[in-house]
Amino acid sequence: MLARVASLSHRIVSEEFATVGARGYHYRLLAAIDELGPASQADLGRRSGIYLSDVVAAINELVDQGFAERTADPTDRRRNVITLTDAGEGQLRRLDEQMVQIQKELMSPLSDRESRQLLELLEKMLKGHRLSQSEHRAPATAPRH
Amino acid sequence: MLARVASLSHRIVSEEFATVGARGYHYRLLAAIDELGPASQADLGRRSGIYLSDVVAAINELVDQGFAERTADPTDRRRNVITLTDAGEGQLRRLDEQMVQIQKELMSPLSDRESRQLLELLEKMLKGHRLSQSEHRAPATAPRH
DNA sequence: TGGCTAACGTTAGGGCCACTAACGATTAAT
DNA sequence: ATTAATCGTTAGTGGCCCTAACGTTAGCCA
Repeated sequence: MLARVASLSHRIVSEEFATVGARGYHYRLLAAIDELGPASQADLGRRSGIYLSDVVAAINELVDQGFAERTADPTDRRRNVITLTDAGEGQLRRLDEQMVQIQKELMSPLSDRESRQLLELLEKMLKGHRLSQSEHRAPATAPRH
Repeated sequence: MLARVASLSHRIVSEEFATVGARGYHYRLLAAIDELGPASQADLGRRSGIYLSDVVAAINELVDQGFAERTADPTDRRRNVITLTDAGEGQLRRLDEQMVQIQKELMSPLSDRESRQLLELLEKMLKGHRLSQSEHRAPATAPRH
C-alpha cells in the first residue's frame, strides 16, 4: 500500500528531476549545503541521511556540473569544504519549484484538509520510530567499529 | 516525507523477509499466484505490477526454492503455467504473517483510527492517479511499440 | 611525547527495485 | 499469408540503501 504510493511518487520525482539532470541525492545535498552553509561532506551526509560513500560520488557529480565547489579546509586537513556556486543555487531553486509542483500533482486526488492530515500521520509515524530507533541504531553514518 | 516513511518500511520489510530468504518480488508473486490460481507469467506480472523480465528471474528463484512449479501450457505453446507447491503455500502464509507483524510495528505510533485514516488517504491517492494514468500509460508490462 | 582511537574522505562492491532493449518463438488479426 | 501482437528470456541500466576496507589526519591520554 504505502510502497505503491512511494513507488508512484518516486517515479514522478525521477521523471521531473531527470529533465534537469538531477536525482534525489543531488537535491538532498544541495538543500543540505544551503541549510548548513559551507560544510564538510560528513556533515552533509549526516544532515541529508545519505551514506558518506554516496555523498562523495554525488558531490563529484555536482562539482562536474558546476553546482558545487570542493576546497580543502585549512583548519582540518582531513576535511573538504563544500560550497554552493551561483549556478548551484539556481539549480536548487529550480528543484524546489519542481518539488512543489510534484507535491501538488501527487496530492491532487486529496483535498487540502486531507493532505494536511496525511502529512501529520506520516510525521507521527516517523517520530515514533525515530525514538525507538535511536536506542539501538547509528544515525546515518558509517557503522561504528 | 513520504519517501522517508517508505524507506523506513522498506528497511523493515527487507530485514524481515531476509530471515526466510525472500524479498518483495517473491511475496508479491506468491500472492498473485495464490489469487489467480495457476497462471502465465505475463498475467502474474500484470497482477503484481512487476515487469515481465523481473517476473522471469523471480519465478526462477521461487522454482529453485521449491515454492513454485513451471509447466508448459498445452493450449498455448508460448505460455508457461505457474503453480504453487505446498511449500510455496507455506512460505506465503509465513510471509503473510510477517507482513501483519510489520504493519503492526510500522503503525505502532498511530492509533487504530489513525491507521485506518492513513490507509484511506493513501488509497484515495492511488485511485486518483490510476485513473488519470491509465489514459496515457500502459499498465505495467513491456512498453508498446 | 608517543600511541591508541576516532573521524574524514575515497574507492569498490552488493542488494533490491523499477525500467528498457532486443530476440526467438508462437498466436491472433487483417 | 502477411502483419501485428503476445509470451518468455537474457542482458543491462540507474537510483537508492548499505557494508567493507584503506590511507590520512586529529584528538585524547597515559
